[in-house]
Amino acid sequence: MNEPQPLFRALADPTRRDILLMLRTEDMTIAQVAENFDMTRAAVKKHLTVLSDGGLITVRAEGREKINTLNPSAFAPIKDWLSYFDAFWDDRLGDLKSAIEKDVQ
Amino acid sequence: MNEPQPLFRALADPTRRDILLMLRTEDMTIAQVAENFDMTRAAVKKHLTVLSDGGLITVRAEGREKINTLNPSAFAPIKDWLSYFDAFWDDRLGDLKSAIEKDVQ
DNA sequence: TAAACATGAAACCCTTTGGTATCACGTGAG
DNA sequence: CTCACGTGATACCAAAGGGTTTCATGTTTA
Repeated sequence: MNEPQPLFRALADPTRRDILLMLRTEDMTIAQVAENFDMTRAAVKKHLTVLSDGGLITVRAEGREKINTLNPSAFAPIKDWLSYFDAFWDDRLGDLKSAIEKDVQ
Repeated sequence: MNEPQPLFRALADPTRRDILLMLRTEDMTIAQVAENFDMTRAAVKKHLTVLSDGGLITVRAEGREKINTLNPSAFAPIKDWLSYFDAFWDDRLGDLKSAIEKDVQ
Protein backbone atom coordinates (compact mmCIF):
# COMPACT_ATOMS: atom_id res chain seq x y z
CA MET A 1 0.00 0.00 0.00
CA ASN A 2 0.98 3.64 -0.27
CA GLU A 3 1.79 2.93 -3.89
CA PRO A 4 4.68 5.00 -5.17
CA GLN A 5 3.77 4.25 -8.77
CA PRO A 6 1.98 7.59 -9.49
CA LEU A 7 5.01 9.33 -8.03
CA PHE A 8 7.57 7.50 -10.17
CA ARG A 9 5.28 7.96 -13.15
CA ALA A 10 5.07 11.70 -12.56
CA LEU A 11 8.85 12.04 -12.47
CA ALA A 12 9.40 9.99 -15.63
CA ASP A 13 8.74 12.90 -17.99
CA PRO A 14 11.31 15.70 -18.49
CA THR A 15 8.63 18.38 -18.95
CA ARG A 16 7.09 17.49 -15.62
CA ARG A 17 10.47 17.53 -13.89
CA ASP A 18 11.09 21.01 -15.34
CA ILE A 19 7.72 22.18 -14.05
CA LEU A 20 8.65 21.03 -10.56
CA LEU A 21 11.91 22.94 -10.74
CA MET A 22 10.01 26.08 -11.78
CA LEU A 23 7.58 25.78 -8.90
CA ARG A 24 10.41 25.81 -6.37
CA THR A 25 10.70 29.58 -6.49
CA GLU A 26 7.05 30.59 -6.88
CA ASP A 27 3.52 29.31 -7.19
CA MET A 28 2.17 29.60 -10.71
CA THR A 29 -1.11 29.50 -12.59
CA ILE A 30 -1.54 27.04 -15.45
CA ALA A 31 -1.07 29.83 -17.97
CA GLN A 32 2.14 30.97 -16.28
CA VAL A 33 3.56 27.48 -16.39
CA ALA A 34 2.51 27.10 -20.03
CA GLU A 35 4.35 30.29 -21.01
CA ASN A 36 7.61 28.47 -20.38
CA PHE A 37 6.96 25.62 -22.81
CA ASP A 38 6.47 25.26 -26.51
CA MET A 39 3.18 23.43 -26.19
CA THR A 40 -0.47 24.24 -25.67
CA ARG A 41 -1.96 25.09 -22.31
CA ALA A 42 -4.05 21.92 -22.56
CA ALA A 43 -0.92 19.79 -22.76
CA VAL A 44 0.59 21.55 -19.76
CA LYS A 45 -2.65 21.06 -17.87
CA LYS A 46 -2.37 17.30 -18.47
CA HIS A 47 1.14 17.30 -17.02
CA LEU A 48 -0.09 19.23 -14.00
CA THR A 49 -2.81 16.63 -13.48
CA VAL A 50 -0.21 13.85 -13.47
CA LEU A 51 1.90 15.81 -11.01
CA SER A 52 -1.14 16.29 -8.82
CA ASP A 53 -1.98 12.57 -9.00
CA GLY A 54 1.54 11.89 -7.79
CA GLY A 55 1.00 14.27 -4.89
CA LEU A 56 3.87 16.48 -6.05
CA ILE A 57 1.77 19.62 -6.38
CA THR A 58 -1.38 20.97 -4.79
CA VAL A 59 -3.86 23.19 -6.60
CA ARG A 60 -6.03 25.90 -5.14
CA ALA A 61 -8.58 28.05 -6.88
CA GLU A 62 -8.22 31.81 -6.73
CA GLY A 63 -10.99 33.47 -8.65
CA ARG A 64 -10.91 32.09 -12.15
CA GLU A 65 -7.29 31.04 -11.79
CA LYS A 66 -5.77 27.84 -10.42
CA ILE A 67 -2.60 28.26 -8.44
CA ASN A 68 -0.18 25.33 -8.51
CA THR A 69 2.06 24.88 -5.50
CA LEU A 70 4.98 22.51 -5.07
CA ASN A 71 4.61 19.88 -2.36
CA PRO A 72 8.19 18.79 -1.67
CA SER A 73 7.18 16.40 1.11
CA ALA A 74 5.83 14.13 -1.64
CA PHE A 75 9.39 13.16 -2.51
CA ALA A 76 9.68 11.16 0.70
CA PRO A 77 8.46 7.84 -0.75
CA ILE A 78 11.09 8.02 -3.46
CA LYS A 79 13.80 8.71 -0.96
CA ASP A 80 12.52 5.80 1.10
CA TRP A 81 12.61 3.52 -1.89
CA LEU A 82 16.13 4.60 -2.79
CA SER A 83 17.24 3.88 0.76
CA TYR A 84 16.70 0.18 0.09
CA PHE A 85 19.89 0.39 -1.91
CA ASP A 86 21.83 2.16 0.79
CA ALA A 87 21.39 -1.02 2.82
CA PHE A 88 22.75 -2.87 -0.18
CA TRP A 89 25.93 -0.82 0.09
CA ASP A 90 26.33 -1.78 3.71
CA ASP A 91 25.89 -5.44 2.80
CA ARG A 92 28.48 -5.27 0.05
CA LEU A 93 30.93 -3.49 2.28
CA GLY A 94 30.28 -6.19 4.83
CA ASP A 95 31.04 -8.83 2.23
CA LEU A 96 34.18 -7.02 1.26
CA LYS A 97 35.26 -6.80 4.86
CA SER A 98 34.63 -10.53 5.33
CA ALA A 99 36.52 -11.35 2.15
CA ILE A 100 39.50 -9.32 3.23
CA GLU A 101 39.54 -10.84 6.65
CA LYS A 102 39.33 -14.31 5.18
CA ASP A 103 42.11 -13.43 2.75
CA VAL A 104 44.39 -12.23 5.51
CA GLN A 105 44.27 -15.51 7.33
CA MET B 1 24.85 16.30 -20.75
CA ASN B 2 24.62 13.33 -18.40
CA GLU B 3 20.92 13.00 -19.18
CA PRO B 4 19.01 11.43 -16.32
CA GLN B 5 16.07 10.62 -18.56
CA PRO B 6 16.99 6.92 -19.17
CA LEU B 7 17.38 6.57 -15.43
CA PHE B 8 13.98 8.07 -14.54
CA ARG B 9 12.45 6.07 -17.36
CA ALA B 10 13.92 2.85 -16.02
CA LEU B 11 12.48 3.45 -12.56
CA ALA B 12 9.00 4.30 -13.84
CA ASP B 13 7.91 0.67 -14.20
CA PRO B 14 7.03 -1.42 -11.13
CA THR B 15 8.37 -4.64 -12.64
CA ARG B 16 11.75 -3.02 -13.19
CA ARG B 17 11.81 -1.66 -9.65
CA ASP B 18 11.10 -5.16 -8.36
CA ILE B 19 13.94 -6.55 -10.47
CA LEU B 20 16.32 -4.05 -8.91
CA LEU B 21 15.22 -5.08 -5.43
CA MET B 22 15.86 -8.73 -6.32
CA LEU B 23 19.32 -8.00 -7.60
CA ARG B 24 20.34 -6.46 -4.28
CA THR B 25 21.00 -9.86 -2.72
CA GLU B 26 22.44 -11.78 -5.68
CA ASP B 27 23.38 -11.56 -9.32
CA MET B 28 20.94 -13.40 -11.57
CA THR B 29 20.67 -14.76 -15.10
CA ILE B 30 17.81 -13.63 -17.28
CA ALA B 31 16.05 -16.95 -16.72
CA GLN B 32 16.42 -16.63 -12.96
CA VAL B 33 14.90 -13.16 -12.99
CA ALA B 34 12.09 -14.36 -15.24
CA GLU B 35 11.18 -17.16 -12.81
CA ASN B 36 9.92 -14.52 -10.40
CA PHE B 37 7.42 -12.95 -12.78
CA ASP B 38 4.30 -14.04 -14.57
CA MET B 39 5.55 -13.05 -18.00
CA THR B 40 7.74 -14.46 -20.72
CA ARG B 41 11.53 -14.42 -20.60
CA ALA B 42 11.48 -12.11 -23.64
CA ALA B 43 9.48 -9.51 -21.73
CA VAL B 44 11.87 -9.69 -18.79
CA LYS B 45 14.79 -9.35 -21.17
CA LYS B 46 13.27 -6.10 -22.46
CA HIS B 47 13.02 -4.76 -18.93
CA LEU B 48 16.64 -5.70 -18.31
CA THR B 49 17.64 -3.81 -21.44
CA VAL B 50 15.89 -0.69 -20.17
CA LEU B 51 17.59 -1.06 -16.81
CA SER B 52 20.93 -1.45 -18.56
CA ASP B 53 20.24 1.65 -20.69
CA GLY B 54 19.65 3.53 -17.46
CA GLY B 55 22.97 2.29 -16.12
CA LEU B 56 21.25 0.56 -13.22
CA ILE B 57 22.58 -2.90 -14.03
CA THR B 58 25.63 -4.30 -15.77
CA VAL B 59 25.61 -7.53 -17.74
CA ARG B 60 28.46 -10.00 -18.18
CA ALA B 61 28.54 -13.18 -20.22
CA GLU B 62 29.36 -16.42 -18.48
CA GLY B 63 29.27 -19.27 -20.96
CA ARG B 64 25.88 -19.21 -22.60
CA GLU B 65 24.39 -17.30 -19.68
CA LYS B 66 24.19 -13.56 -19.02
CA ILE B 67 24.67 -12.49 -15.44
CA ASN B 68 22.89 -9.28 -14.41
CA THR B 69 24.45 -7.28 -11.61
CA LEU B 70 23.03 -4.29 -9.76
CA ASN B 71 24.95 -1.04 -10.12
CA PRO B 72 23.80 1.04 -7.15
CA SER B 73 26.10 3.94 -7.98
CA ALA B 74 23.72 4.69 -10.87
CA PHE B 75 21.23 6.10 -8.39
CA ALA B 76 23.45 9.11 -7.79
CA PRO B 77 21.93 11.33 -10.54
CA ILE B 78 18.47 10.82 -9.06
CA LYS B 79 19.67 11.71 -5.62
CA ASP B 80 21.34 14.78 -7.08
CA TRP B 81 18.15 15.81 -8.81
CA LEU B 82 16.11 15.32 -5.65
CA SER B 83 18.57 17.50 -3.76
CA TYR B 84 17.34 20.49 -5.76
CA PHE B 85 14.28 20.34 -3.55
CA ASP B 86 16.23 20.18 -0.32
CA ALA B 87 17.41 23.70 -1.14
CA PHE B 88 13.76 24.60 -1.60
CA TRP B 89 13.12 23.61 1.99
CA ASP B 90 15.84 25.93 3.17
CA ASP B 91 14.34 28.78 1.13
CA ARG B 92 10.89 28.24 2.56
CA LEU B 93 12.21 28.08 6.07
CA GLY B 94 14.01 31.34 5.37
CA ASP B 95 10.76 32.87 4.18
CA LEU B 96 9.03 31.67 7.31
CA LYS B 97 11.75 33.12 9.47
CA SER B 98 11.47 36.48 7.71
CA ALA B 99 7.69 36.47 8.06
CA ILE B 100 7.90 35.76 11.75
CA GLU B 101 10.47 38.45 12.34
CA LYS B 102 8.38 40.94 10.43
CA ASP B 103 5.34 39.90 12.42
CA VAL B 104 7.09 40.43 15.72
CA GLN B 105 7.88 44.05 15.01
C1' DT C 1 -25.33 42.52 -19.46
C1' DA C 2 -21.73 41.49 -22.85
C1' DA C 3 -17.23 40.38 -23.89
C1' DA C 4 -12.74 38.88 -22.63
C1' DC C 5 -10.32 35.62 -19.85
C1' DA C 6 -8.66 31.23 -17.34
C1' DT C 7 -9.71 26.91 -17.07
C1' DG C 8 -12.03 21.99 -17.78
C1' DA C 9 -13.04 18.33 -20.69
C1' DA C 10 -13.66 15.49 -24.50
C1' DA C 11 -12.45 13.64 -29.08
C1' DC C 12 -8.85 12.52 -31.86
C1' DC C 13 -3.87 11.40 -33.65
C1' DC C 14 0.57 9.42 -33.65
C1' DT C 15 4.25 7.33 -31.05
C1' DT C 16 5.92 4.70 -27.29
C1' DT C 17 5.58 0.89 -24.37
C1' DG C 18 4.77 -3.59 -22.29
C1' DG C 19 3.60 -7.79 -23.73
C1' DT C 20 3.42 -12.08 -26.92
C1' DA C 21 5.07 -15.58 -30.33
C1' DT C 22 8.52 -17.14 -33.35
C1' DC C 23 12.89 -18.06 -35.25
C1' DA C 24 18.00 -17.72 -35.40
C1' DC C 25 22.45 -18.34 -32.95
C1' DG C 26 26.18 -19.56 -29.78
C1' DT C 27 27.31 -22.85 -25.96
C1' DG C 28 27.47 -27.28 -23.27
C1' DA C 29 26.61 -31.98 -22.50
C1' DG C 30 25.97 -36.76 -24.23
C1' DC D 1 28.37 -34.62 -33.93
C1' DT D 2 23.82 -33.77 -32.11
C1' DC D 3 20.72 -31.91 -29.48
C1' DA D 4 19.07 -29.42 -25.56
C1' DC D 5 19.66 -24.99 -23.45
C1' DG D 6 20.06 -19.85 -22.70
C1' DT D 7 19.83 -16.04 -25.10
C1' DG D 8 19.10 -12.32 -29.08
C1' DA D 9 16.17 -10.35 -32.36
C1' DT D 10 12.28 -9.55 -35.00
C1' DA D 11 7.43 -8.92 -36.11
C1' DC D 12 3.30 -8.09 -34.24
C1' DC D 13 -0.57 -6.40 -30.99
C1' DA D 14 -3.22 -3.68 -27.58
C1' DA D 15 -2.93 -0.12 -24.37
C1' DA D 16 -0.97 3.96 -22.53
C1' DG D 17 1.19 8.60 -23.27
C1' DG D 18 2.00 13.11 -25.02
C1' DG D 19 0.22 16.20 -27.99
C1' DT D 20 -3.49 18.98 -30.59
C1' DT D 21 -8.09 21.04 -31.56
C1' DT D 22 -12.54 22.32 -30.19
C1' DC D 23 -16.16 23.51 -27.28
C1' DA D 24 -18.30 24.31 -22.67
C1' DT D 25 -18.18 26.59 -18.08
C1' DG D 26 -17.29 29.87 -14.59
C1' DT D 27 -15.19 34.77 -13.57
C1' DT D 28 -13.85 39.29 -14.23
C1' DT D 29 -14.35 43.65 -16.21
C1' DA D 30 -15.91 47.24 -19.24
